[in-house]
This record gives sequence, structure tokens and C-alpha cells, in this order.
Amino acid sequence: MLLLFEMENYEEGDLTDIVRGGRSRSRSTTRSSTSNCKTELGDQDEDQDSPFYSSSQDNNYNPQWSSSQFSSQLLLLQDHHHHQYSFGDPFCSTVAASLDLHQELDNTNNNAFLNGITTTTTTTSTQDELIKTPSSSNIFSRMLQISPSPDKFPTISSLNSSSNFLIPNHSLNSPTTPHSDHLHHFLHHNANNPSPSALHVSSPRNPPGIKRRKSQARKVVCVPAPVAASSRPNGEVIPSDLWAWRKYGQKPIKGSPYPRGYYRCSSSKGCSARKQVERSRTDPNMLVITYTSEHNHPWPTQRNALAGSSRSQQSKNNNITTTTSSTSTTTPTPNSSKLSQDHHHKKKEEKEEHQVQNNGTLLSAAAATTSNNNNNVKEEETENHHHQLMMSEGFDEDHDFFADLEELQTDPLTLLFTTQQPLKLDQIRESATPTPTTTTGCLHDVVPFNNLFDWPPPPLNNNSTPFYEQPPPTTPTNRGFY
DNA sequence: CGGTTTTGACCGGCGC
DNA sequence: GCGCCGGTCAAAACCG
Repeated sequence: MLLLFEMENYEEGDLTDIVRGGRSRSRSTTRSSTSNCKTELGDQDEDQDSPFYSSSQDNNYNPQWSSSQFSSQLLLLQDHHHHQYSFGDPFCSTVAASLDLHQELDNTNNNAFLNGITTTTTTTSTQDELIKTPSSSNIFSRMLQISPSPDKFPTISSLNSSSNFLIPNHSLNSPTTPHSDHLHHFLHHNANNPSPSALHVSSPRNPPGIKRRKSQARKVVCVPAPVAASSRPNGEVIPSDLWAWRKYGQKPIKGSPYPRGYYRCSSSKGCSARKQVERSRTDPNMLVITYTSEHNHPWPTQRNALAGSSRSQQSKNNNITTTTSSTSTTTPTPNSSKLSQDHHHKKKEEKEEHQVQNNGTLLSAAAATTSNNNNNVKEEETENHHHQLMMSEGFDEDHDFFADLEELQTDPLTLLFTTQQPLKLDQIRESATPTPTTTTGCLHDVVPFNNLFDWPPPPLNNNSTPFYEQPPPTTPTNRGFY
């Protein structure tokens, strides 16, 4: 599952509580969040304020979509006042684009990722008001399935496990644009599939009188912790999101057994973009990534060979991407740079003793997303590498959310998650209409997010607990690092 | 050499 | 004012 928030109204603090409770807390309450969580979870009324609250209408919840069934899911909550989804990370547009792409691919077919997805009526909220959004106007309302269990992250129906992701290279702060035609198609295509199920999505609140420590907008992304294919001493694996990140700190967080890593953008000097990565304390299978500030530069056309988190995140699929490079550009694709990183990482892995068993899912997942020529790559068998779907707060303005889709047709950096449906790539390409200067040249060439979910496994056992799986210190100190 | 990660130290905000 | 806590700094080590 991949959850995405924008946290404009949020103070820093317990991301888990944000996710679960959907309400901001004062610092003091954050400190006691661990105990508060359980109490709130038992309170239906309060849970209704949660962005993950599911109404009783979720009776249509399909157990086959339980969280355990999804490799990656995404929830995006959009601050009504800041219709900016890029936020320096590609997740929103990625998923949005994937929807578009799927529509493109399966417009006339029984779209696998649409089939079986219970359409929902999304309820969004602004502050204390809940605003019913007609399902017909909300693309996500048709594609989301939230687990009725308030105790866990919502379960959101994923796209099919090998979703293609078209990643429009929306420029930062780009103005929103109307629906793309693709989106219109998609909406129209699904307009005749009403569903009684409902999804309540409420924004994180900033209760009156509670100060925000920082006015920075934040976007929180929750992604499933993948099976570890790497084994750094601490097992740290950070999702690749095209941006180059440099880790500048790690801190144990009180109340959380998992440390929080601090990253800043290293793509450009002076870029204030930051992100924090930590494991969800309530669901160790989830990683919570908080993006803070925005990139003040375009998407990096080239990542340093050792860029940012790449050391830890790169690996495992370096023998796969070669099939995807049918064209060459002067600018290495993110994927190409990852090759060396993978090599680096692999070598490093070989040195390390506590090598975590790679169950092969990462490889296959990477292959599935990397090589469109390898369409014979089996669809991810494990749950961790299915792809995500998202829901958005503020879906009443979902056209903003999908504004990036419009850019697909003009953005030279349009990127693609390769697919298991390579036969339709031409069709995709046509729809994407890359510009002559596109670095992708061919959509086959760029698989920027092939490692997006290429993460270590959840702490199935505490014995092999790298990084986020690190068991909590007996007495965490604010200065201690693992 | 230029990039990264690691990690102890430092700093500021907040609550008591 | 003090202590706690989260966020950041920066030196050292590492890597290709």
C-alpha cells in the first residue's frame, strides 16, 4: 500500500497517528500517541475523522483485497488549499498516470485492475465538514477499497500487480490543468459502474488552537515494506523516486521501535526538499515517507552513480534493465545510473554476512517493472509488489489531481513504468506523445521507478532486523543511533 | 575526487 | 529553567 498525504495542516510528529487517527496532535499528545491510538481506534466517532475511516457501507469490502493481498497501495490525501500533487515526488502523478495508462491499455477490455474493484463513494472533508463527492465524479472513488478495519491502514484495491506507470514530469509548481482526455475516457468508462460501497476520506485536521510547529506543507507516503533483497548492516532501503537524496541523519523516534531517517535532496544545491523515512509503528510492513518542502529544480536528468539513497535501494535487477535500453541518450536514465549502483550494492552485499534472503520477489518485481520485453516475467507473486492505487482527499477536485496527466502529452520527461503488456506500448507511446527532446526517447528506455518498491522485507522476525526493522532500543535516547 | 552513509553532537521548540 | 524530543550539522569513513 502506498499512502500519500499532503500535510499542509499538519505539524510534525507521529506519522503513524496521522495515518491512523487523521488528526493533528499537539506535541504532547504525540508523545503519548502510542497509548492514544488504541483508545481512538475504539472510538467510532473519532475514527470517522480518520482519513481511513470506512463507513459501514464498506460492507462491500471484498476480503480478497485485504491488505495482505496487496503489494502496494496508495492513498493520497490532498490538501484542499494546495492543489499541488507533485510535491517533488512522483508518486501522485505516477499513480494517476497509471490509471490513465491502464485506461489506455484496457479501455476496450475488461481491465484487470478495474475488475473486482468495488467502486466507492468518496467522502472528503475540509476541516470539520464532510463533503460527499459523487462517485461518478471521482475517479478514485471507483477504484478504492478501504479496509473496514480501522486498526490498520486502509486496504485499497490495487491496480493489477504489474501496473504501468506513466510518470509525467510535471514541473514544480506547475498550474493545474484540466482532465486529460485519457482521464475523461477513464471516468466515462467507469461512470456506469455505480457502487454502494463508500469510502470516507477525511483530511487530517488541524484542531483550533493547536499550533503547527512548522507551516511547511508535508506529504506523507506510506508504502509497503518490500521483501529485503539487500542487506545493509541496518537494512536501510529507501524507495527510489527519481530524486537524489542524501541522508543526513537518523534518529530514534520515541514511541516507535523504528528509527527515522532524514534525507535531503542532493540533486541541486540549495534545494530545500527533504524527506523522512520511517517504518510505521503500527504496521511494520509499511514505510512512511514524509516529504517536506519542495524541489526548486527540475527533475534530475541524471542521478549520481552513488546518489542519495541509491546505495541502499539499488540492487537486484541490474541484469534486467539491459533489455530495456533500445535507445541511448546523452543523459543517462535514472535506470541506467542505477545499474552501476546496483553493481555497487551487490558487491557490497556480497561482503556482508547477514545477507537477507531474497525470496526473488524483488527481482521479479523489478523485472516486471523494468523490462517490457520481459513480458514473460511472472506477475509478482508476493503481495509486496503489486501496484498501488490511491485515494485522494479533495477528490471533488480530482481534476487537479490528475492535472499531471495532461502533462503526459507534453512533458519531455514523461516516464514509464514498464509493463507486462508490451504489445501495447506503441499505443501508450502514441498517447503519451513524447516530445522530440524527450529523454525517454522510447518509453521502453526509461524505467525510473523500477526500484520504487524495491525494499527490504518487513520484519518477519526480529532476529534479522535491519534498519527500519531494527528492534527498539531498550531505552531509546534522543542521541542514540542504531 | 566527488559523491554517499554513519553517527555523535548540537540546537531549538515545547511542556512541566 | 530544565529536560525531553525531533531535526540538523558535520566529521569520519566509505565507495566507484
